[in-house]
Amino acid sequence: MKKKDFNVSVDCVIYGYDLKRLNIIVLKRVLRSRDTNEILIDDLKLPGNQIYHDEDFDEGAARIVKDLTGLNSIELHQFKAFGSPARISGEKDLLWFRHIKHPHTRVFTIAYYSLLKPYQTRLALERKEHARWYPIYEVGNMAYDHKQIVQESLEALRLKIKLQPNLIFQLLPAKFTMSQLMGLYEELYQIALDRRNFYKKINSLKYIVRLDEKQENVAHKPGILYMFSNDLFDQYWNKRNIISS
Amino acid sequence: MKKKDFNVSVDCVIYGYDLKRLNIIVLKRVLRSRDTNEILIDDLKLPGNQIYHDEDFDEGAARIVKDLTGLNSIELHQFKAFGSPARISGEKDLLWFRHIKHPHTRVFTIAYYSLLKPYQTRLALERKEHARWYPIYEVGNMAYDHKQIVQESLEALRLKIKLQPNLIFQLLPAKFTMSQLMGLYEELYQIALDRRNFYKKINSLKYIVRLDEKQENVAHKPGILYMFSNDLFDQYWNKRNIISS
DNA sequence: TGTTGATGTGTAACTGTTACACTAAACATT
DNA sequence: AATGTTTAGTGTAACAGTTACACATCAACA
Repeated sequence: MKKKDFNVSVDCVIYGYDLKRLNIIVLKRVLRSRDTNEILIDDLKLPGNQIYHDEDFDEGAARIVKDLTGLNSIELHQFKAFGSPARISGEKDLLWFRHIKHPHTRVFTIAYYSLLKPYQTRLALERKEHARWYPIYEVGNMAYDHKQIVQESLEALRLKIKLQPNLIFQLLPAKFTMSQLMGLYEELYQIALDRRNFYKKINSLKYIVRLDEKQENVAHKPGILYMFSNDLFDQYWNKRNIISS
Repeated sequence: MKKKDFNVSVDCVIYGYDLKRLNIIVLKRVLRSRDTNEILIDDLKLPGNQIYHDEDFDEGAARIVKDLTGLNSIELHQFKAFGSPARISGEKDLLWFRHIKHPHTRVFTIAYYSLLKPYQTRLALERKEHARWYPIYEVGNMAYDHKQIVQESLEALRLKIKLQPNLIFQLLPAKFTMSQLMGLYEELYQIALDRRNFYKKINSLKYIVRLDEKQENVAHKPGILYMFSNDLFDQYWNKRNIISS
C-alpha cells in the first residue's frame, strides 16, 4: 500500500439473549439534509471506532464495549478482518462519508464479537447514535458491510460454542432452567431439539450443576434451576476426537 | 487512530508435508554491517507484503503465494489480524527498520495460512530472501512476532481440519496410503494413533475411496492406495452434534 | 376444582470408540 | 535360495454416546 489513505477501526457484534430471542446491539445512522431536513439515511450500523495510535485491537474493542455498556472485563473474540476496497461503496455509505465525515478513505476493520446478559446491561443511550438491542434474525440491511460482519460473527460464534460450550453461559443468568438453556441452543443454531435427550445430555455434563431451587412465579410447573461451574468445566473438559465423522 | 503512521500488510504461513515432516515456507532475513560486513541479523521471517492500494486482503495473500511458488488458485485461510503496537519492538527488528527500511511505523498484518504439496512446488529461489521449507516444529525465534503467528496458525489449522477434514488432503498426493494419511495426522496433532482403529475409521468415511493399486518400489509390503473424492465429501459431509461432550 | 402450559422422566436400538497381536508382502542381504 | 528387515493389513468384545419416542406432574389462574 503506497499512499496512506486509509484507516483502521474495530467493530463489535455484541450478543445478548433475553430468554426469548438472540439480540445484538446496533446503533442508528441517521442523516438529514441540511436544507430540507429530509431524512436521507436512516439505517443501522455496528458499534465501532477507529483505534487509537498506541492501542491494541483488543483494547480498542474493550473500549467500545465499555463506552456502550459501562461493562469492563468482557471477553472479546476477534474473528476476522474486513478490508475489501469495495466494502464502503454503497450509495448511502458514500453519501454519509461526503456529508458527515472525512473524505472517503479505505477503511479496514477488525471485527469482534462478545457475549453479555442484556438484562444486566444498561445501554449508554445518551449517545446521539441511540444504541438498542435488535433481534439478530430480523436485521435487514445495515451500513457498509455490517450485515455481512454480523452474519460471519454468527457463524464464528456458533463454531466457537461447539468447541467451547462454556461460553454459552455468558448469555444466561447465573441460575437457569433446562428449558432456558435448550431454548438458547435452539435460538442460536435455529434448530429444534428433543427435550428428553437434551436433559440427558446436560445431566451427563459434570460442570452443569443442579441446584436445590425452583423457578418462582411462573404459571406452570416450575423448572429446576441449574448453574454452570467454571471450575468444574476446567476440570472435566477434554479435547474431542481429531478426525470428525 | 489520529496520525496515519502505520502500514497494513499480509503474512502467509504456507504449509507443506513431505510425507515425513510438516514444513512451512520461511524467508531469510540477513543484515550485514556496511562498515565491517559483520552479520548483524540472520534469522527467519514469514513471506509477507504490504497490500496494494486497491487490493483485497485475500488478493494480497494470493499474490504472495503466487510470487513465491508460481501457484495460482491456492486456497487461503485468513485466521487473525495482528496489530499490537509492541509487535515490532525487538532489538533486531528495530535495527532492521533503522538500517534497511522506512523509519519504524506501526505495522498491522492480516495473517493467512494455506496448504500445498511441497513436492509439486518449486520455490522462487531467485529472490534475495532465499525461501526454503522449514520443519515447523523446529523453528526457533523469528523476526517480529512471526513465531507467534506461526504458532497461532498451527492452532487454527488443527481446528479447521477437525471441522473440515477434507482440507488435509491438500497436503497429500492425489494417491496416498493409509500410513501416509495417518502419519500426517500424527505429525499435525503430535499424537500417536492406533493403526487398526484408524483404518476402521477411515474405511467408514465414504469419501475416501480405496483404489485397485499398490505402492511401488518400497522395501516392504506395499500399501494400498486411496484417494479423496471432493464430490463424495460434499455428498456425505454433515454437521456434527451441537453440544460437544 | 378444573384448565392451561411447560416441566420431568426411561428404555431399547443403534452408532461410534477403544484396546489389543498376529500374519503378509516386498525388497535387501547373505 | 534362504533369511532378515520393515511396514501393511486385519477382527472382536466392551464401552460410551446418540437417537427416537409418550405420559404423568406441578404451579398459577379462572
